[in-house]
Amino acid sequence: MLLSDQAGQAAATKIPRPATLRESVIEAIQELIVSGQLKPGQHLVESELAQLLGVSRQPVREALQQLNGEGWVDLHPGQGAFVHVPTVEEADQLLAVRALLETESARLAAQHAGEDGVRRLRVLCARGIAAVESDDVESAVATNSELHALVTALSGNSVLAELASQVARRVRWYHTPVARQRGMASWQEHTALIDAIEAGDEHRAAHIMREHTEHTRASYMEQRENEPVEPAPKPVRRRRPRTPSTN
Amino acid sequence: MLLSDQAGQAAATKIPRPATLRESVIEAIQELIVSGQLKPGQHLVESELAQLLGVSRQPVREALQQLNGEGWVDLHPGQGAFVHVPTVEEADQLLAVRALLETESARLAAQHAGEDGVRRLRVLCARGIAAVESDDVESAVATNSELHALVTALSGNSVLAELASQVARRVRWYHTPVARQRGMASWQEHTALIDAIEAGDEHRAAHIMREHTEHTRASYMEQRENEPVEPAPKPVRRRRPRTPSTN
DNA sequence: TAGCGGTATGCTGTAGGCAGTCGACTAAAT
DNA sequence: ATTTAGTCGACTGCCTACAGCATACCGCTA
Repeated sequence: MLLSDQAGQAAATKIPRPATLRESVIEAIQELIVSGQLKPGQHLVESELAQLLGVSRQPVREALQQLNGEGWVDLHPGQGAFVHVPTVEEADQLLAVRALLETESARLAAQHAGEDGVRRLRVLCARGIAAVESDDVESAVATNSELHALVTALSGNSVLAELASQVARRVRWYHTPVARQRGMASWQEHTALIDAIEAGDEHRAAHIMREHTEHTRASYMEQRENEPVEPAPKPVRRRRPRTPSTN
Repeated sequence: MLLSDQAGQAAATKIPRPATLRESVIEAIQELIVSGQLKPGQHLVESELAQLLGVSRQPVREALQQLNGEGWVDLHPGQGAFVHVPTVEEADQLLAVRALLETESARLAAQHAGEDGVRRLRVLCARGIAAVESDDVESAVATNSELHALVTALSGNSVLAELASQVARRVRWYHTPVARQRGMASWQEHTALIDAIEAGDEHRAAHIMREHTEHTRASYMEQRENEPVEPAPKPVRRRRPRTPSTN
């Protein structure tokens, strides 16, 4: 047996990724955004981020451009990068698209998922329920993402899966603070979904997934009602004051 | 009246955009790919492209990364960029996703499109039919894209529209050589679609759009049958031979 | 006093350069 | 003859430097 063969089987991801600097910067900035250290609408100065992360401007630039492509930051030519300001309409649209993609994924998964796939789904589901029961919100959210990602993967349509994954990542930005609300109900729906997939009932799987994502959407909109968002801090701005004291 | 007011009304796009170099490079490389000057699987050397386009490596790098995000090239860390090799499965999956997105767009468009939207659709449709009748394939394909883009725009869901546009651009890469086949039939379906949208019949609009995209898909697969693709030239390679004659 | 043009400043966009790394080719040993 | 170690070459990844530009500040003028 050739070494390459067994490597191909065993290690889906060959190495722990020494990771190019660019990727590390991307993740770092994403983390800064979701954690709220970088606020929506804020002007991201390349040199500042570079110094903050201890790298040169180049990786930062490239990271910002990729993040622009994924909808995390807006790139105004000649002015720089700004953290994307999520509007309510956009969140609603994003959730609608997610519902569409995931519903189709569930339908296809019901057609194509094998025994092994279902087994892995059940493992994730059990882990998620355990996380909820022990009030570990962060782990629950992560497992939720994993489960949805696995469903899309089991659809057999990798293009669909990648698109869904991209949308899901953006949704997660809004979704995280709301996750606690839904809690257990969400995982009961997951269980029902897996049952439908195992039975190969594509119609039921699609229906459950649609209901499920709609529940999440409703939950989000409800949350948004109570917390009506800051009015509109500043769509664009640039260059910080020379002497902060004088202002 | 302030100058900015009338400017805001008149010029939606303020300036003809001298465009940043990066964007120009992106379009140039896309053009090189669709025109076949850069073949699938080919190793794209940054310095060569830079010299070819008369710019520095930096804009080329950034362009390659964005193109990677859009699925045009594959970026192997430490090895460089390669033109993406489109497989049959992937094309099928892409067309399936497009069908999904555009069907939903048509459904929403039937709900939200106003008189003005329908009027613009009819204009495009007329232009497309004229193009087909005068055998102007290129113009027909372009108009086709415009019409589909307008339908997604009329859906009122900009996230959906952007996603669909991205997928459509990639589809167009495969689709262009096939476009001649479908010809007139495609535009008759367009007309029916617009009728449904005008009537506000979301179910019928969705149905027609699904049929329409499925026809395109079938047409593509059929075409692909006759021309079974080169086997698999070279998944990865690097560094061109010192003496090209020996090969 | 209010509007307007001039000037200064810092940021982005682009270019060039250097070191690390990966692949291919060559030579030696089994 | 096939495998294995060594060397060379080239390309990528990253850093630094420079030019252009957009904004903010400030003095001038009406």
